[in-house]
Amino acid sequence: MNNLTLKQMRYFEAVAEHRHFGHAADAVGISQPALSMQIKDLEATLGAQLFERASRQVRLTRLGEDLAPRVRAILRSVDEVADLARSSQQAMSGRVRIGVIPTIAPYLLPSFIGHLTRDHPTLDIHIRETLTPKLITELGDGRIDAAIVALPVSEPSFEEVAIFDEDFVLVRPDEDADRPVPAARDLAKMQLLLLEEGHCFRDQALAFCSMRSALPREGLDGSSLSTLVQLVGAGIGVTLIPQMAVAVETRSANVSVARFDAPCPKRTIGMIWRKTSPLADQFRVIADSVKKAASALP
Amino acid sequence: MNNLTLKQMRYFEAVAEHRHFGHAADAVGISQPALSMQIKDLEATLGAQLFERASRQVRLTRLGEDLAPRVRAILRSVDEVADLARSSQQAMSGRVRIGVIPTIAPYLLPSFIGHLTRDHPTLDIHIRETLTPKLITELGDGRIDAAIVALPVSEPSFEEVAIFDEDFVLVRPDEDADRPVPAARDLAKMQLLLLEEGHCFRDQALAFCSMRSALPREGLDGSSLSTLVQLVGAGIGVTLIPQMAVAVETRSANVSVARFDAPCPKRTIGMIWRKTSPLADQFRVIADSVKKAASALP
DNA sequence: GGTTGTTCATAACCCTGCCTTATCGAACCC
DNA sequence: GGGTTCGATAAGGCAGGGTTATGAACAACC
Repeated sequence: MNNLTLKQMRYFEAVAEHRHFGHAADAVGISQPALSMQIKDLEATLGAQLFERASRQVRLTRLGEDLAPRVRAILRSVDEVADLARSSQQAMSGRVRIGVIPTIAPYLLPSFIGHLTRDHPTLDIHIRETLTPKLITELGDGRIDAAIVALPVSEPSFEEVAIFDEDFVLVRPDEDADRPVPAARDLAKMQLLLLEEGHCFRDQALAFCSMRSALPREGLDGSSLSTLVQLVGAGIGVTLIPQMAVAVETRSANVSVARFDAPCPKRTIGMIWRKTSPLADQFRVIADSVKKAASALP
Repeated sequence: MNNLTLKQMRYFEAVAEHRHFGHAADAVGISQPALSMQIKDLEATLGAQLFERASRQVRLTRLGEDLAPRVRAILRSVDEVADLARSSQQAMSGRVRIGVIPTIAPYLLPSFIGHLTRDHPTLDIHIRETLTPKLITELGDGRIDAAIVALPVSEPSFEEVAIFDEDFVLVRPDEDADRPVPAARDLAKMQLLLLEEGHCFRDQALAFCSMRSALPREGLDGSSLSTLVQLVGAGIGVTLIPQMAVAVETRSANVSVARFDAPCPKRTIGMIWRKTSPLADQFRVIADSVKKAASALP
């Protein structure tokens, strides 16, 4: 029979993901019969079924299940070959997909994207904003090319470079402005408002207060720094936010911002990418650009 | 431009190895112009040259040098996929997940697993022991591949094959051994001990006594046949068990076993799997093996 | 329970793309 | 300078892969 083709593998990946021939066909941009035929050919060349077509349900066979990760790996490798070729040809051009955590994105992105597209007009930047664990998964899967997160990540397959440190500041209701700044351990006794479970900034704030985990307090976890600051403004408690968020978030709330004495809490923001990524050089340039954008912020 | 293809990569690999278009073309079994065209297309899609065509010498560019190992790795991975598919498709090998009901598993499995793994050492059998309704759900969801249960199941999406019939026998306290065997309808008046709600064997025993359902009798439902026999031994009542369980369960209890006159109660044990399952052939072989194992039991 | 809808497979057709052979052109060799 | 080598180019034919239309099986719904 015929040989395997990348086309067939791409189609296979799509069907494996969607478990539905019609949707998979849409996803890869061909008609459903064309996709069905390719899958059929693929199964014929392999000499075994990959999918079990039940009524209204497409299921991977055991072989399909075994093959899926290998096929994905192959396709990612092929993408990398294309990336490598492109980057070798002309630095700082082409599509680059960058993930950013939510406690960084709103404050850093506007100026950073501006700088970068001005300096490198051929660069096509796609931004994905979500929590660190998801970014790490997507980076590993090749669905994004790099990510801007809090270090360390400590994945052996990723390269990580620090970009800048950012201090945490205390946000209190306006009327507390003249009170002394509490020590770290005193924060634990106050009504400290935190982001929802899953945000790395939540864990970083807790670490500063030397708390292993927060007691569950119904309704007092915010889904964004903006929410937290609004709650503080309403007198519900106090919170920590990164320095970078101060200008944007405290503009229109009745809150006062106070810096901590040494040791000032902080975190390191950096960039990560797959060690095998051929775009590494570009990422170093981008990281540098991010650093400039960050230091230009108020 | 066009997409990368495995064909192009194979040609690239050949040229990289031979450093000669004509020889490479012979090696991959096409004409030299065809190969030249494919390489040209490949370079066009990558946007960079891979070879330096000097006079009487083909040399890899820097990029070609970088790409060669990646391309080789990809081609090897693809070969592995094909090999994996081929080897997996040899019958009676690989992982097979089989569900078995609790009133069968302890008696049948030891010898059946032994037979099967001896005859098919590459077969990797996973057993799941639980009640019929759960097995049916898991089979439908693809969490198991087949199940050994009492027939009929009558799910239109499942194939079912009978394996063997097994008679039910009466278990009484030792001192009743000489009494006549009661008729089916008399059992209803005796203290008949049953398995807990949910076991199909409970319903089958009730059906034999022409009872639609048992009155709830606190504390008199057993969680296993073993428990029921122990209760009988303690003089609490009588019970029914499948023939197959006699040897194991009545060995060390003060009970006597009696067979019923015709019509002897019995049930049909069989195997079920999704009609769409590509493993159907394997299941028929396995069912046959189960049948042999069952007839070899005392 | 007939009808409608969903979903994958099949059919018929068409076009693009790949391979073939023939030939060219440049570089090297004598 | 003629012959040789070797990759590029040209022209034509076949087929692989795409399209739309339709079929078949089955679930779901008045």
